[in-house]
Amino acid sequence: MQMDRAEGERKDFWQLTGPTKGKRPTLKDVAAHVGVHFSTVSRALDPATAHRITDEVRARIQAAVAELNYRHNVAAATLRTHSSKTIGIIVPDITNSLFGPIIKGIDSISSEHGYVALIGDTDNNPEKEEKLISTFLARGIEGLIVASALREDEVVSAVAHDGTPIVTVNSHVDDDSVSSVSYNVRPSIGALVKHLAELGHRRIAFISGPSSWSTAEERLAAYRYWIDRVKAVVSDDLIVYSNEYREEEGARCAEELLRSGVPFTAVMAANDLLAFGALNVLQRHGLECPRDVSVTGFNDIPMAERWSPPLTTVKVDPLRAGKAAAEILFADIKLAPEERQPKHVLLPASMVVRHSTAAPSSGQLRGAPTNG
Amino acid sequence: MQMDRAEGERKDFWQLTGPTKGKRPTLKDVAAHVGVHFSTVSRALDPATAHRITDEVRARIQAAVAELNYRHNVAAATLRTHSSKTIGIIVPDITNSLFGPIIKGIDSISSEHGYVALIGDTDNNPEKEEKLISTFLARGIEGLIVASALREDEVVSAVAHDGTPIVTVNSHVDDDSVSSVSYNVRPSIGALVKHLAELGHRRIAFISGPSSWSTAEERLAAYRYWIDRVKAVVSDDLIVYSNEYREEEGARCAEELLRSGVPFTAVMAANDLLAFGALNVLQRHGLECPRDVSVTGFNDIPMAERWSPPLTTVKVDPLRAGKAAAEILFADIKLAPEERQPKHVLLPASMVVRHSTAAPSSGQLRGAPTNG
DNA sequence: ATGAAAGCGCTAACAT
DNA sequence: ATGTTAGCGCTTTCAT
Repeated sequence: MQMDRAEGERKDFWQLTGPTKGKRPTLKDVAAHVGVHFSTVSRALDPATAHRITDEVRARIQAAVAELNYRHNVAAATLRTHSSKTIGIIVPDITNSLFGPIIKGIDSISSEHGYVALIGDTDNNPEKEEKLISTFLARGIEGLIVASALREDEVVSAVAHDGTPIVTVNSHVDDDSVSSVSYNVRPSIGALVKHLAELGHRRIAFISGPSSWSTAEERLAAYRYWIDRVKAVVSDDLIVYSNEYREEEGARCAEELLRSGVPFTAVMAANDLLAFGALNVLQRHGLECPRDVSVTGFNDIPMAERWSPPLTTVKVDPLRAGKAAAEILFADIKLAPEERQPKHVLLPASMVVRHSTAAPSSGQLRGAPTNG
Repeated sequence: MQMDRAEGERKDFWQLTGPTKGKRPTLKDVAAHVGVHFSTVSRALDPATAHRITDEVRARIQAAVAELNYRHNVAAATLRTHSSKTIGIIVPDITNSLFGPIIKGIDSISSEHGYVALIGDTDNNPEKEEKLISTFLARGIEGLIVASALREDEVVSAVAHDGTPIVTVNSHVDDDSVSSVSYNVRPSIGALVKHLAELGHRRIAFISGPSSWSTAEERLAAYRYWIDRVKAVVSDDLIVYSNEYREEEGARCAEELLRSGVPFTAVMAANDLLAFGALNVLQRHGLECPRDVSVTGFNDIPMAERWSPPLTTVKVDPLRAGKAAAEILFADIKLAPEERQPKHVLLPASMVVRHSTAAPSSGQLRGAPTNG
């Protein structure tokens, strides 16, 4: 009987008592049970080396594994191999319907690779992001996907330069050594602007996101580009900045627009939530959409088509974005650090016209001061 | 200079070359840098033991940590302490707007406890659930929250009996030794039934979920209970079973109901998605809601209030459910296995009446065969 | 085909 | 207050 000497001489503080009692079985336990050396068990259990073990021995090992309910201890393997088989996912707000599909996309790819994912929600707070990244790194994640990146995100850049594969999704940092997958916004915003212009709109307001967000910056830039192209009215007075992509902020911005007195016949919002909030305020002020104002959004979240009126917006495919990000990540994980190249994929985004846009009511401009 | 003997004698297969080059610094590295023993560094870095180290030494250690960019190796600590500081979360479909808030609730509590969470999506597939649980366990999770549990979920029961704290959320298993947090459905379904009955409905159909799901079973049971109480028509012909909580299934079930020819003036669906699908089909068949049929849902997902007509349903608080589940879990994690007691919390759920319910159009019953 | 042994990076009991 | 030491459970060379 080749019982291991290390066994049975101590009671662990966390286990009840006695040898191998109340404790998870280890390789040694199954080895003892089968009567082989524990390294043999290790080999038999690793698909890459299993062929080197006699069928008969392997069968007995598998039986013992089942009987003892043995489970691989990944922490120990990680310590030994420096491979944790886990990645990290960080989102700004998991409650936002945009991120569910992104996570699902990532999850589907990473489970194909035998990886699991740690999840973290930053609540749109850069400090939480930093803390999450730091704990994730301590856990030995082999790669990181960040959906909450700011344009200047030092932590994200630091991780990239530290050699941990990282890709931003649905956003990107200015530092283009960090891989990213986002959407091709210029043409889609262009479609929106041209659609509005063809309808006859010349004074098109824009509710932007915070300029520190890449999505906000690029959507605004695209707006500016196309407004000029289309010979509509270019004016900073038509642009107002929200602090977050939330309905409340959309409402606040719409109020601000109305209060400022700038005339406008349409408002483009940097995302759907902002558009919903704006729509509410506009309606509350007696402006009917699309008769009196046209409104557009971005993302085409499920609610957009159910809103009243159904929202003209830009459709995006977050599931696919999540998959694309994960694919880039795993390609990098498999590569030696020095052969990794930053990649930037731009997924298509396409306008979907619904009922929140129409020709402006003959010549009449909105936006006379309503109070103050 | 007290360089450690173990250092500098080998090149790791995974690092580029030379001693301490290209490799993450360890406690030994910072110890060498400061000129103390690595166990001193360990103590200085652990808040629980940091007070035993001289301020001056601790300061130098912290400086070295920053300079070398040292990071705690949780895998090593886990191996040593048997505490991974991670939990697992398993959801049936992260794309469903119900689960974002649940995850956020869990995440908020677990980060308070210094824990991080692994996430897994089962796609409503019990085999995937089993696989996920198994990989999570191998990763040494200290607790598990499952939102995808079936009523008879052997794997979930097995985990519970194996001693890993586990709680089901938004669902529960029949085995009541597994802690759960779900909603108090009986009164809320009661409110719906009474509301419909007061409106004058006597033939109320029910679109159920699969009977293997606890949510489906308890909502159907509540429906049966109250239908009888309220002296409405009790008949199995009024009940139809979906295979999943999806719009398509709601549509299919509504078709089935219409095709069967049973008269009904209202349909209660086991959840909002089912209700939406049913609503669409009913409308497509020329039935106007609420004039010709009343429809109700369950969950009050964000879209419910935007649907046309806005849906009468039952409001539930998934964020709170997530928090409650996590609180139970962490209480258990802190307890010795033998003092853990299963807990079952029922969160309030309340009817919200919107515009999909009204009095039935005078005496006329729906549901004459429409085809086949 | 299998056994022996070393060591991944850490914590904690035990010295001093 | 700090140093010494012994593993945690595993993978992987090196023997046999």
